[in-house]
Amino acid sequence: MLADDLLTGLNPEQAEAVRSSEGPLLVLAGAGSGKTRVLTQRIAWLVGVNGLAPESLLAVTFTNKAAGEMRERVEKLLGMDARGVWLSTFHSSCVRILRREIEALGRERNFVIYDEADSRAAVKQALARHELPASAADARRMRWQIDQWKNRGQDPEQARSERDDLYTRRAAEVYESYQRLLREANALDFGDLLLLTVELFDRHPEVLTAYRERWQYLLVDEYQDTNRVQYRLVKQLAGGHRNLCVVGDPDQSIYAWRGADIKNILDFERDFPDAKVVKLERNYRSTQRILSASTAVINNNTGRPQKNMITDRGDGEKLILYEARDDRDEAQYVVRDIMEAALQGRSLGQCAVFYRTNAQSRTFEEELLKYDVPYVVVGGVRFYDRAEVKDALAWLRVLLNPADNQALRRIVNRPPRGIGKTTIARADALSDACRGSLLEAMRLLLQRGEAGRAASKVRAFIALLDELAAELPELGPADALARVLERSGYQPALEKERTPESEARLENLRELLTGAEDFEDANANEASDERSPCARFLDQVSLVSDVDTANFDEQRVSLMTVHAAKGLEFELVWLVGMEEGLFPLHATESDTEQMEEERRLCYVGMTRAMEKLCLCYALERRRYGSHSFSAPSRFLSELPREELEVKGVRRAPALPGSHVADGERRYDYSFEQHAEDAGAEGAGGIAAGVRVRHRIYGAGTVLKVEGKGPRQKLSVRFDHAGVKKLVLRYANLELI
DNA sequence: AGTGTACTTTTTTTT
DNA sequence: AAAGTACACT
Repeated sequence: MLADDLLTGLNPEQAEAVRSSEGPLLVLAGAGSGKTRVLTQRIAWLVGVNGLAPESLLAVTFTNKAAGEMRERVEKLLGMDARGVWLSTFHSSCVRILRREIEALGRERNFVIYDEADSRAAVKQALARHELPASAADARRMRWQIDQWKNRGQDPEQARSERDDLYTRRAAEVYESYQRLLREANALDFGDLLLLTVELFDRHPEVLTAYRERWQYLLVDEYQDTNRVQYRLVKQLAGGHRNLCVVGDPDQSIYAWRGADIKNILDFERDFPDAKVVKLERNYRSTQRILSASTAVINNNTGRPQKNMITDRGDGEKLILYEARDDRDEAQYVVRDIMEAALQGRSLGQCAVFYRTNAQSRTFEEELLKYDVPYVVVGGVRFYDRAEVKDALAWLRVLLNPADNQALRRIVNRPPRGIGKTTIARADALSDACRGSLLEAMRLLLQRGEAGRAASKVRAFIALLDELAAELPELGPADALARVLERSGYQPALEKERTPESEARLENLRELLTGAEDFEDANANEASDERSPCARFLDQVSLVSDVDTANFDEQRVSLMTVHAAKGLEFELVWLVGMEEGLFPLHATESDTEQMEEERRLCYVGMTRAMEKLCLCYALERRRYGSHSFSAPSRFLSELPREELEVKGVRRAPALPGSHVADGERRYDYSFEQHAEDAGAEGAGGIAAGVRVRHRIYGAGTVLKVEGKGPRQKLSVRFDHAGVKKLVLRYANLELI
């Protein structure tokens, strides 16, 4: 392989990043700066020019899709050599390490991976054990809290010592019980995968040394989105040789809510004082106008390293700003715009609509359906999260790991086979008492003759499980799934239903089988692993995201959240729902850090566009089933006016009195006229979505306005006091 | 044990 | 507005 070949077509900075193989290297890669290209050429350089064994490289990316793309491109450059490169996500790397080494931590190798739903169910159980309220919302909140702790690398003990108040104490107790439940079920959640790998390396330096020796060169993509635990993992692995290359862009850090710590990238030079820093500031994606506009927005954030992005793609068209009457009007405008573009010869695959929340996709779907415009929704309910798919997989999980209590709960009575909550409750109590798994408890129940009327049903169910478990080792995932669906009566029951829903479910199950077959084909030659094909299939499906599986068809419009859009690019982009309270989301209003993250998110959305960017907002929108009014997003007022063409229902721009204080350079999309309309809904300008302050409960958001006149009532969600119903007349609310 | 109905919650983003 | 949950009823 010739060194020159790998460097042709690269700009000097890119070439520098490819060539600098030894020691710590930070690549600050602005949006559209050819980051993936640099990463892949760098891998090719290390192997092809420096002559390293492909096995000595570890490259970690954020999504499986990114990993797959990179592998494809490396294969083009290196051919078969690329196979040896370990290229995957943090989570799947950790799974692979733990599958080999977890026994050193005194745990079993056939652990299952709990997804969010399993984990929430376990939290619910833990809450119940502490006699705390265990509603769905409580479980959700608690799971989130535990997840935060895990992302920061804190165990229950450390969590407790963090703050001394009642809430923290009890939450830490729940955390502890939750961990015990997981352990009893031989399960790890997403956070554990990372946490236990770090713990493994901490407690067993000889294991760490082995991996350090194996991976002489490390590459980490999207470094701005790593959390504390991932950071520790990277430091552990790079510890000896320090051949660590991280790539990222602080302006695109959008996962702080999930524990990502932007400091990891900002402090890289402090962590590695001898680090070489390469800035990629040439943009190969967007027009000058799109670049200027997005830069103007992101410049409102503080404490970011200066960056001067330039492009040579020409000025391009002005950005469009569309003011819609309501969400329907917004969708209508966008879909017409898309159809017009298609008529002018644009491919629908190059059109994308981005929104802040998944719920917004619906209006667009309806509109697209109306005109028969093909589309694909990326995200939302993931394929592997569909109930029937999870049910089918739960069978495999129980068969492979009989301790998997959450999976057992899922299948025990689906389809209904006469084992109801009384029986489950009995088994539960027994399993608590003798520290065994739920399945063991059920067997015990039978032995002791305590299964009551359900005894024969339980016996039949257990016999079925034993029978399937005996067959399983010989089967691949597709055959195993087919067998399980048939024998369990799951599929026959669905087939009998003959409703549109049941047909859709059957269709999803067929798709699952196809996926399983594809997996078998792709892994046919991988006999290296002594774990069964079914087990490996389960690992894979528990770690895929929707972006990984989405097929971006040439002939379909893509709809997705701005988060899902990261790493993608489209010729034409519509960024919709640009309203205060929605984008930025109102939970973020009071917190500068969160607000800056929203702004980065906006920046990410804008910089996906190559040629045309249209931003939309609606004056009125249906949310939670009721109407709400909101002001245009503050991010819109940060756009340079000269790059914009304004369209929409109320064409006259610039009324005075915006929420933005310095009006000089900024563009004012005032809202006065509509504040009056809102006043008609509720006296004094009170309407759903409005922020108010109460003398006792503090600040909150109006959810619902009921009735008229003096008896008018409000539901208000207070930031710290929960939801309250108030009579407007007596509540003495202050608008904020 | 299983089904139907009323009530509650949801919309922040996800490996 | 829709979906999931809890509870009462059969």
